[in-house]
Amino acid sequence: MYSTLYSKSPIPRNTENPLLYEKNPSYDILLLMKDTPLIRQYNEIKKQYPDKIVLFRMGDFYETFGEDAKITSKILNITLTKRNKNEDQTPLAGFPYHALDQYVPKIIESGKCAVIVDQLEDPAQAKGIVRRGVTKIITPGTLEATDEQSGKSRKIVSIVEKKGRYGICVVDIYTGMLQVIEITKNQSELRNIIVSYEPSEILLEEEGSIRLSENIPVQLIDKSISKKDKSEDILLNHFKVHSLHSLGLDNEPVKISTIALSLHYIKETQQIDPQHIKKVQIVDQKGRMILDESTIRSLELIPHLTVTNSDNSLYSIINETETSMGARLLRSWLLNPLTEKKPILERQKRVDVYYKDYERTLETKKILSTVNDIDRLASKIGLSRITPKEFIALKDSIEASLQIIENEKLEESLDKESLKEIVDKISKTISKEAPHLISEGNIIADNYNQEVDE
DNA sequence: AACGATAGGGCCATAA
DNA sequence: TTATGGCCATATCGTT
Repeated sequence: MYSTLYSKSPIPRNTENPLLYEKNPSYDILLLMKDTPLIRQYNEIKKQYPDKIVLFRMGDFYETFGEDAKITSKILNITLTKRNKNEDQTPLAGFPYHALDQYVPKIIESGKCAVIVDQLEDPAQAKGIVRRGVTKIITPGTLEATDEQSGKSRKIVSIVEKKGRYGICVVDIYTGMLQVIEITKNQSELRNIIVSYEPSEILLEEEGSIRLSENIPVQLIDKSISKKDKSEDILLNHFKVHSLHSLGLDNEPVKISTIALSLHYIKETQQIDPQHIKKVQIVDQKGRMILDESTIRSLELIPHLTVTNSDNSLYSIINETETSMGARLLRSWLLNPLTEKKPILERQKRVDVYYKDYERTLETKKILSTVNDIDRLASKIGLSRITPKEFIALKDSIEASLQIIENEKLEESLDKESLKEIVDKISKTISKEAPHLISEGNIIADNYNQEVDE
């Protein structure tokens, strides 16, 4: 079985598309020539990802071989070597596993994607060589942002063209947000929407008709995924519903295809079912303005990369947000201004309350400053990548949010009771001083389980 | 501050 | 035939 993340056609593929993120080198220089059990295992995986860097876990090291080794040694500035002093051995470059997080972003920055291959069984019990497999694929849109600045999150945008219409699906895998938009076929409007979302990565159907000229990485997805039956299956399965009606997606083939593309890609790259993506937000064009790129630029709404460090954008000037959730919200409010009177007045009314009562503003800010990125922490549960310490941070953040809701007497359509339940459950289960690493122990709270206490 | 052992896989050469 | 020791990327720790 081939991965559906790249073309099965002879490589290099789709050369007339100038946007192609990576050009595939040809097969023969990719696969390693020697024939040992390990090389066979490696080639089996490598041939599925000819255009990506395969980081192959060998004991305490992630190693790259062959062409990959030549590339990584350059972009990571590490030594290119060979297994033995023997001439004519396969090139090798590697780093210890604990340094993964510092090298992967460099790979992404250089325009490559990284395929993480881990050991899948206990080496002690393995007969022959240990079983290995892909556990994660890191791409521009799935890299966990290290720089939290300006509330910018990494978004993946997929685009499908069908029957003279464009479907656009925007996903942020670290907050679990999924939005879908459908417009009539219009290149410049498509462009404006893409730019306004600032995607880190764009997904297109393989052999599709869409041509873009933005300087944004593109991944081509197997065209079978966006076919009618397949895409409907993907949605029904993912959202665990019996009909598309309950998602508000009756008779919406364009939206469905686009969403399927995104869900499929996330599943493939994360090697996990993205359960934290729970709902589809259908964004209609009414009620919000789509600003084009030059407007955003000339109004200086948000900071953009310039040679100078001057940043006089509206966002930077009015940004008094305390949390990254707030920063994200402010950013999206600026980029997609309201157009209808009623919601505008409601928003102003709320701002006015804080404007007139500064004491109250300070108090709320103080509480908010203790709140972590709840969206992101919650998503980490969905991705099975939360640490004990983060559980505690999540609990504290929810508690603080409940405090604010109480203070402000906000009558949001929030289920406060179940939130309190979650807080209660976490504090009963996980110890207050829970460490970052599971291996450090001291995770389970006292009095939760007698056997563990002892 | 500079060095050295160490980490854990698999391959290969050499020895028993 | 099987057992053993050297090798090989870098970060981190412990010792001078």
